[in-house]
Amino acid sequence: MKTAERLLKIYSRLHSRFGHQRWWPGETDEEVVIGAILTQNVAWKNVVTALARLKENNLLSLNAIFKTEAAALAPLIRSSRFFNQKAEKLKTFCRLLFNDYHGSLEAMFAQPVPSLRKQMLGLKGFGEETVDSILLYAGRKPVFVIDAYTKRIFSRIGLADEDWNYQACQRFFMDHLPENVELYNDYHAQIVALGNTLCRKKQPECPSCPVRRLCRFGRGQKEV
DNA sequence: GTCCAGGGCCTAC
DNA sequence: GTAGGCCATGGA
Repeated sequence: MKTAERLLKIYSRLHSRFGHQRWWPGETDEEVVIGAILTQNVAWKNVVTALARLKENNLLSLNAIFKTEAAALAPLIRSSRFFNQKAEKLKTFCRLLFNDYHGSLEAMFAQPVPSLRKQMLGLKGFGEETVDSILLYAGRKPVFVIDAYTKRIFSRIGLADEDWNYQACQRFFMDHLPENVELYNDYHAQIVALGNTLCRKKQPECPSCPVRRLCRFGRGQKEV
């Protein structure tokens, strides 16, 4: 089976198992951006609490955050961990948005993806995963998001290499999948859904690991 | 009490 | 160039 075919088959299995994920969880593109920053290295559950507290205080918008001091935001997003840093990151994004794009996400996302991506990566606190999540889920740009689960799962089934850096891994998916925002959207969401069910045991032969049943398409039938 | 989530930056070698 | 510390909550 060709790599492209395998990737689509894996997606199909995940989709059957978990159902369409309808990502990103959030009512507006602004919420997506805020959530993408708050979810860095923390379980989504903690982010939900932080988003609710921002909403209670009428601060769940980029305009409101732009006008609010980081010190006032931090206590509200406490549950998302690293709250001081994340309050600064929210402010950093808003400064770019309001200084360069008059506060309009639409204007921002009208920029060519490569230059916008580069600009966002230049912001302190914005690495590739966060920037690509914003581009895909808020900007609806065809950019495949790579996270720790993606590398772990696809290297364990022998399709990817554990040593690949972010860009190599992203290249792999984008070279073998059709360029399709909806597919990129739900594929990453499915990987996270699967990752959330993985047992924490290190043994690759752990019989309770669902990947055994879901991803049997790696080279040499190497199961996880 | 311990472990670890939908990262990224900085510093020391 | 890269390993390791830092940031510092909340649920299982």
